[in-house]
Amino acid sequence: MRHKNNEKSRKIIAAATKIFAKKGFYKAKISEIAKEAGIADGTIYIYFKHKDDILIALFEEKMKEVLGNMKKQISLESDPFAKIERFAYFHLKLIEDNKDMAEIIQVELRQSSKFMKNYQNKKFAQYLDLIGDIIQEGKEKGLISQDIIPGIAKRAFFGALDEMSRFWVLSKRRKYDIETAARQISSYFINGMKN
Amino acid sequence: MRHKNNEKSRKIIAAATKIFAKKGFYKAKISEIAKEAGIADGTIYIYFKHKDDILIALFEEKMKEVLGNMKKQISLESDPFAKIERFAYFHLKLIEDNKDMAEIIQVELRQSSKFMKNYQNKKFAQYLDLIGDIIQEGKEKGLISQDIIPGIAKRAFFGALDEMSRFWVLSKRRKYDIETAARQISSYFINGMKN
Amino acid sequence: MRHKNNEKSRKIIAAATKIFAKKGFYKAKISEIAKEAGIADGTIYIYFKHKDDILIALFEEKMKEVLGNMKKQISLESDPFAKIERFAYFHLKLIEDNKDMAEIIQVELRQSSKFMKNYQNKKFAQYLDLIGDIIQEGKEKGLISQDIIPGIAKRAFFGALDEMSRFWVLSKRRKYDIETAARQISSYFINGMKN
Amino acid sequence: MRHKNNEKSRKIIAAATKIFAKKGFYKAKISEIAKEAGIADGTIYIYFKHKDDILIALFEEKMKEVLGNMKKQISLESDPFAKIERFAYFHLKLIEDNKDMAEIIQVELRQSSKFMKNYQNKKFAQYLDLIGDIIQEGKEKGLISQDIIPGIAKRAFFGALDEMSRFWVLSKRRKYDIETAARQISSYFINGMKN
DNA sequence: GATGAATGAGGGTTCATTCAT
DNA sequence: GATGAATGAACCCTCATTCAT
Repeated sequence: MRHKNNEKSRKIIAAATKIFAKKGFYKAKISEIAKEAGIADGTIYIYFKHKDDILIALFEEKMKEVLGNMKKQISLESDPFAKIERFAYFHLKLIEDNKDMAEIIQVELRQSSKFMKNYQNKKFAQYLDLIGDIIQEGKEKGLISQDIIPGIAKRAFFGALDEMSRFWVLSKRRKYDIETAARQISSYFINGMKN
Repeated sequence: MRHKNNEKSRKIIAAATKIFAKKGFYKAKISEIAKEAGIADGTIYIYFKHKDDILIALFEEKMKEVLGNMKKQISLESDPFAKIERFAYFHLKLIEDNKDMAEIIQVELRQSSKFMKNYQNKKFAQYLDLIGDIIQEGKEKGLISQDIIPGIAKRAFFGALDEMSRFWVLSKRRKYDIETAARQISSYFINGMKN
Repeated sequence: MRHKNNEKSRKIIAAATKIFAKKGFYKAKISEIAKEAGIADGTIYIYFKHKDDILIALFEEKMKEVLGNMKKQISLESDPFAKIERFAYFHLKLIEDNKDMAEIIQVELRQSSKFMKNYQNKKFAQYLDLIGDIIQEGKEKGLISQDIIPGIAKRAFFGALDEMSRFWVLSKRRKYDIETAARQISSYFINGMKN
Repeated sequence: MRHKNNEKSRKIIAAATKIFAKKGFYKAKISEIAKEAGIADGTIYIYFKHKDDILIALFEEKMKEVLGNMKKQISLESDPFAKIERFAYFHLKLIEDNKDMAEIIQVELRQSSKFMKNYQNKKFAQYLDLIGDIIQEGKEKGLISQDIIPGIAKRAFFGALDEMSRFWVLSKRRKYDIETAARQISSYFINGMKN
């Protein structure tokens, strides 16, 4: 469905990000998104076959960007523990800098399994694997205990950060600063998984 | 709105739990819930003013039960670390035993801020505080480092468990058993927060 | 349908009069009428088969009373012109004293032909005929011109009074007093039909 | 709400006129009106926000037309009494030629104060004032007695004509011809108000 | 007779999607 | 490709009426 004219496609996704974040997927109207994007309702259907597809494309695009950025950040450190701390900080920073996107991922990602039966959220799996790989590396380097199961630990760590950011997204004010929260949360896991 | 006849009220909530879990709130039809409950569509409106109210009541009821159970479980242990491990185990057990409820809380709770503007999820806050109180107790007993911020740690711990159970709820098969996951996750936090 | 227990029947009609006047027939709910009457919803259906029947019974009862009163008033005068003036005065007085009833007759009587296919409004015809008979008497006594067609004049006179009272019923304040309006309107007709 | 496409707007009003007249406002279904207009249900909501709005627009449009026609007719006469007679004739003629519209105004206008709380029926007031102005003119020219109160007389005259036409609209056959009725009714008022 | 919880048909309204221009 | 008026299926909710107690 995606045509060559990526500019308009991106404009639609940008508008949808704003509207989905404000109203939620189900309450967001195509006409609102079109208006926000400065185009006609029908034009959206030239670029996306269904309303669902906008959300999927939105995920893909945002996650691709997020994934790329995080990979770059992690590669700047060589120590697995430093990588974990950096991951925590940039994950929370990302949320801070992209409230709308964050809110959608927080809220609508959960629903994805419902209305997008066949949508395999590969990008999200890859994001989780960034953490899994760090842990694996830590185990291989003897820094992390062999008892640690990366498949559990990566989810636990992501969940910890995610819940923290959910709290921030939904409450309007931020109680703890990003550095503090990142350091706290990464310290639980670093100390908790240490050999 | 709730009448004396709690039996029917509970029957509706039970039906709604099943349908909301299967379809999600927005795709769930009142007529389906009514059919599942074995009553007429209109009967639902004797007990609930709006579709939204069913979800709110559902939250309240489930959370009340969950909260009560968890309080009891925690009180069976005196050591804060044992409490944490027990919390982890029973939280995951709860999810396992109440897949439908879990899925709704996982998925729809996120949306609550969207369609229930004025719904303050007090019960959830209390649930989080169960963890916060254990951590506080641990700090007071000198078992947990003074550096630990309970407001962050309680969310991190809940988030870790929550993401784990989300994984289980959405994927149909369970990769790790409950005991293992509970022990892993609680160990990260126990070791991570230890003095 | 009407049972012996006229007391309850009248209580229902009294309540319906109030509610129909306030909301109109279609927006009035049976449950509201029942509440106003201090009885259960279902009880109404012991006395009336349908919602429509309450309105019909209401008409019948009110019109019977109105008809009786007006007959008595007219009989107090012997001069046709005096009868006309008295009719005008008491018609307007009646409206004044029975705002609710008046509003229903004003508003709902018009709709009667729609939802009460088989309801022949005999009492209203008799009320009109009170005027018609006076005019006929006036013609016979040589007071009223032979050109006057009672079938037209009775409706014109009733309509004149009716429009005046409609104005009063719908606007909350009364601009002209009853005596003035009655004297004005009857004078148009008396002078207008005079031989 | 009203778009540029007045053609469709008028088509909807025409269909609504027919359906409202046949069934009454409350029993008329949007789907029926849409079918009668040869459009989809939803299309109606492009032009009118609510069912009520169709009725309001219908009034406005019809009254505007009626008002314009009557103004023209009256201006053709210079003598106030001739104006009154012409008013009577054309009012009744109008009813005759627009049975559906008449029935709606007769029946539904009465309900207007109920469901259109804030709708001020200005056009109707202007219509009444056409009569009021004639009477005022008659008084100024010394043709009509100074005792006559235009505010009462205009309503009485309109009411007389209105009741007559109501009779015609509701009974299917016409007992008296228009000319006769118009001449009778106007003569009551002309002779009745004469100086 | 009285109750009021339960019923379920019915209808106004929304909005994703289409398609003629 | 872009438009936006038109479509019509879908669904929440109301409320007159019923009937077991």
